[in-house]
Amino acid sequence: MGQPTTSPPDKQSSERHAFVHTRLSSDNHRYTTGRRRLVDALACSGQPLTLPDIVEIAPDLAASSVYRNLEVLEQCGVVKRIASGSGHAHFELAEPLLSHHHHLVCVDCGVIEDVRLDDEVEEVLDQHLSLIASRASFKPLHHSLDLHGHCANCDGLL
Amino acid sequence: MGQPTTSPPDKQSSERHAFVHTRLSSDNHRYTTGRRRLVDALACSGQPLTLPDIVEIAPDLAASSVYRNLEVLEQCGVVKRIASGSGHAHFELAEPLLSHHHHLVCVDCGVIEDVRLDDEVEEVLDQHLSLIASRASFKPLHHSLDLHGHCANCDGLL
DNA sequence: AATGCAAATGAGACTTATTATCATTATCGT
DNA sequence: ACGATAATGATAATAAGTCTCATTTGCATT
Repeated sequence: MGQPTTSPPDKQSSERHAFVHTRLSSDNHRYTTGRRRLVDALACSGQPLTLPDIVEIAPDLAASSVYRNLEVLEQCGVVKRIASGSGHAHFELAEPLLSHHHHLVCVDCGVIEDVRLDDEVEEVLDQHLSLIASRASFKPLHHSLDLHGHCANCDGLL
Repeated sequence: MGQPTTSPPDKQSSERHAFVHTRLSSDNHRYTTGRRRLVDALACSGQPLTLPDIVEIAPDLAASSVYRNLEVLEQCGVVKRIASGSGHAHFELAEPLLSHHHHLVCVDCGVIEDVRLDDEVEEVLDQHLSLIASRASFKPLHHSLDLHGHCANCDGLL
């Protein structure tokens, strides 16, 4: 049980909203009630959400506005998009709001769960990726590591 | 310069076709000339391709057939799909045909380049991922690790 | 080498997820 | 409170990929 990492914990609600507000205003965007509710929806659910997930949690949000706002928030570094190959994309809060983590992706039902690596492993990985990037004259921004397989729920059913 | 890994090299053409043929027939599929040309296109290009890339390389292939065949080949474990979030998905030969590797994804132009980790790092990562999966009662199939950033080409232009 | 039959093909219709449009409404600095 | 401007939401439009179905091909068996 217990945390497998010593990474900092996720931000609390007020701190989170303050952070998002800063990010948005610095790019001349407004932190409207709709955007607040969107951020709340992403924050309260522990896992990445699809558009249908979001409008189910917050039915007063218009789908077109949610898509537009996810894009704005993504550009401001508040939201991260996770491409799932087929079906809806998943969205979650970005790194400053959610500590660095990776994903368990169920190939059966598509659900995505967040997991964290031990800091030691993460560090080895980071250093090696930097080396590889420099060898290819590639300027790295961030990495993503997903484990694909059968989630506990689907594994029992199949 | 030299290989940063001791992994086995990619298969040669005849061996590759034999392998694909076996995989397809064992699932009652035929290895038609169209499928052969598709596999050749993926093999000759050193990097993952989109549908437009493929039909440009092999203009005699019908887009609908290519999509259908990519799906069949994916299910047979011959092709791997790389979801890119926006725009076209990328496709490459799967692991038995192309040795285990990861991707440098350019956030500017979308091009994807294959890279290999040192075996030592890959092993540390694999072991840790197995541990994490078992803690979540998750049955892992494979992992994907992508480094996102600016490729050498785009970095100069921006 | 011909036969038969199931699988594959290809052109285009269709679906689905997402993005653009635009008149109306809300937000924020003054 | 005011005014400029950004955001909203219903709907139209687009883009990527999937489905349909009449025709063709591949392959196992004569």
